[in-house]
Amino acid sequence: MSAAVGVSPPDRRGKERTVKRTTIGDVAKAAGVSVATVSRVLNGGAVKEATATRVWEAAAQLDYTPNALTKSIFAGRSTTIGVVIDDLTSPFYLDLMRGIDEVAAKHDSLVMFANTFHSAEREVAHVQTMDEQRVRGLIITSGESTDTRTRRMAAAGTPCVIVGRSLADPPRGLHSVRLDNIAAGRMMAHHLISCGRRSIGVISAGNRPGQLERTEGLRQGLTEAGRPLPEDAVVVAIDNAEVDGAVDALQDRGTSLDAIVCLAGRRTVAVHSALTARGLRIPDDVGFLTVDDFSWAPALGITVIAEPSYQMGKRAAELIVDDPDQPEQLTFEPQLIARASCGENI
Amino acid sequence: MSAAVGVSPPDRRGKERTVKRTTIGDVAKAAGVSVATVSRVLNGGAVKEATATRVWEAAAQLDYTPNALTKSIFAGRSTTIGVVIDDLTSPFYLDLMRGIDEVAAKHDSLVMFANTFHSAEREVAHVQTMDEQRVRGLIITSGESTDTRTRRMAAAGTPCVIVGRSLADPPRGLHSVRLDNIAAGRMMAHHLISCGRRSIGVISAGNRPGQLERTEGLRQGLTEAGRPLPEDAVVVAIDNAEVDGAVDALQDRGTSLDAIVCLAGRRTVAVHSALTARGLRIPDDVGFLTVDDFSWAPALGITVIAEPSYQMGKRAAELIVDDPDQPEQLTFEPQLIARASCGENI
DNA sequence: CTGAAAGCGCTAACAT
DNA sequence: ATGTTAGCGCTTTCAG
Repeated sequence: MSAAVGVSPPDRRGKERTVKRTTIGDVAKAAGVSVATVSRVLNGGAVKEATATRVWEAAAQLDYTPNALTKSIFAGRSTTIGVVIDDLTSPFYLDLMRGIDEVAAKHDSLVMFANTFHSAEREVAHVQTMDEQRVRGLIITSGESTDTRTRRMAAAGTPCVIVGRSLADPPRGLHSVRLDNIAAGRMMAHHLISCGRRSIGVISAGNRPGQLERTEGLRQGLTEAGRPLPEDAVVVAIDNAEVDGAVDALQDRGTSLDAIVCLAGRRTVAVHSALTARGLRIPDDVGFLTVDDFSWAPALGITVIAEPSYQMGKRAAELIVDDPDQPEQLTFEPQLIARASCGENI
Repeated sequence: MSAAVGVSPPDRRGKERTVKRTTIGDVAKAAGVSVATVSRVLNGGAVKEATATRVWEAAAQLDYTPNALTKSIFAGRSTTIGVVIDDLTSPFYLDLMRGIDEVAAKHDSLVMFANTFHSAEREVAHVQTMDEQRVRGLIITSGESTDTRTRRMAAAGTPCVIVGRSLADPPRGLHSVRLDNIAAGRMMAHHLISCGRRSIGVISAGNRPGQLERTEGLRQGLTEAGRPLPEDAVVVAIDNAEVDGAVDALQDRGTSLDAIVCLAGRRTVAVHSALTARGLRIPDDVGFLTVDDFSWAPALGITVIAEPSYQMGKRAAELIVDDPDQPEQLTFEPQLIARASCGENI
């Protein structure tokens, strides 16, 4: 009680009106015990029943809400899981998030979220911020722009999970979760062939590893079926605005297409509408096959190669929570959900 | 330097291998200055050029990453914006999130996210956790289960924004953002009538204020057009699984329907598929009108009453960041996007 | 079983 | 311009 007698702190923030929150000290004073005791009852230490009751009552009385921030500084890190995603618009990410959120909730942690909108710059900035927030772990669906940073984070004790690609020689604490994209590509090839489609046009979302692998798998499958994919049958659409031009490019090649494959879930709508805008009927005029299941696919009869995104999110979050000693590279198997858009199996 | 000489801290956590992160103190030592100086150069205080350079170099050298947690305990709260949502599956929430995220990013804050899956219990728990995290502000799309808590939070200096309903007598720091649901309902009525639809069936997602208001608006509009809505023409589907039964109930009423109105975006898919599953063609056999625009609506020709969800998210986040002195109750206007699903305007 | 006191990493007076 | 020294709210020895 000798400290700061009568010294009213000079209102240390003009407009910031940071209302003074009740602290463990306030509760201690009200209950007539020391802060140590309050801390003990709050965390389930050995305290006499009667004292504990007094403390709980004081806490309730004063509307005490513990400060998780301070706890975390003590623990060295927070309990929050960081998620950096490049575009939450994609159906894939929504389900991924659901999986992550579920695991987080089960471990009463929260999810801290940031969207990069495909900007490498924002990606780096967000990862940095997450690190500054001392997240318990980081899940990121990114390119390589942050590889050195995630390696450092992993080394510093923040487990990281890269979604969508595998890692060469991952250190401890750096995991990955991805689809078996080669298998997905081969699956596509197989289905198209079995539906009698022979001349395929492919729309890829870019040159990220996943897209490349899917193309490769498609190539393999088609080649094995005696229908190798011509170089110019694969066109890239970096964003939805480019899809229309991509479809034009495919059509301008001379050969008439009997199927269009879309390699990225976040391009499905655009590709589909480019097709219908040209008066092409699916599957009569052209077959349509895409990746990632979505809620309207049944209604539209669109056949997809589904990615178990919810499971992937769950496992990614579990990797964070469990933090296994060995780096894990998890691969998930795609699943064909055949509907009408590629025509009948023959 | 007199403290803890030779006292190696007894490895205070067995398996928790919390690698010791480099602190401001480490940097100070390496640069041969005091922690205060390091803090200054990091935050842009007045420091001699040469010293600053040494500090930056030391920081880079040691791979120093500031601890935002500690900063926050000082500031009294973190810079993170908390978002508690009841179901991120809905297209509405996705866009809301985008808006929030954008504003957050602009103010280099992060978004902390939690999903309640419509459980009041989880809602309370999540709001509590957000409060413990000392979020800068809270955006919540909830029912009333947390009203006393948000009021307390607002009083304690954490601005809260309730999405989806207005508040009676809000205190300082408690804002709301919502659609003009009455207008939305009237808009629906008006459009249906102008398309020659006379016998309307309505599917509501429950008795949340928004749904009730939309129903009320619809009633008003229909009554004014001389076509009052019978009591039993409104049925409730608490979740997607109940939609099928709800449609049955509507059909079993005797009167044949010429339009179905869906009052919640998160039921659109289910209602639509219930309709098509019954062989009903839209709009020939039955008109279909729903709420919230979504990416596949153009392809499906579904007419919607669009909610400016992205804008609403943006404004909600801005309310948090700006924290105006007066509580704000923001109302947004719905917009009709007419496509084919209600038939031709006559 | 409980209290005093030493920090956690950082900022902000207050000195120099 | 820079260092010293209190804390922020909480946990955790270490003594009673």
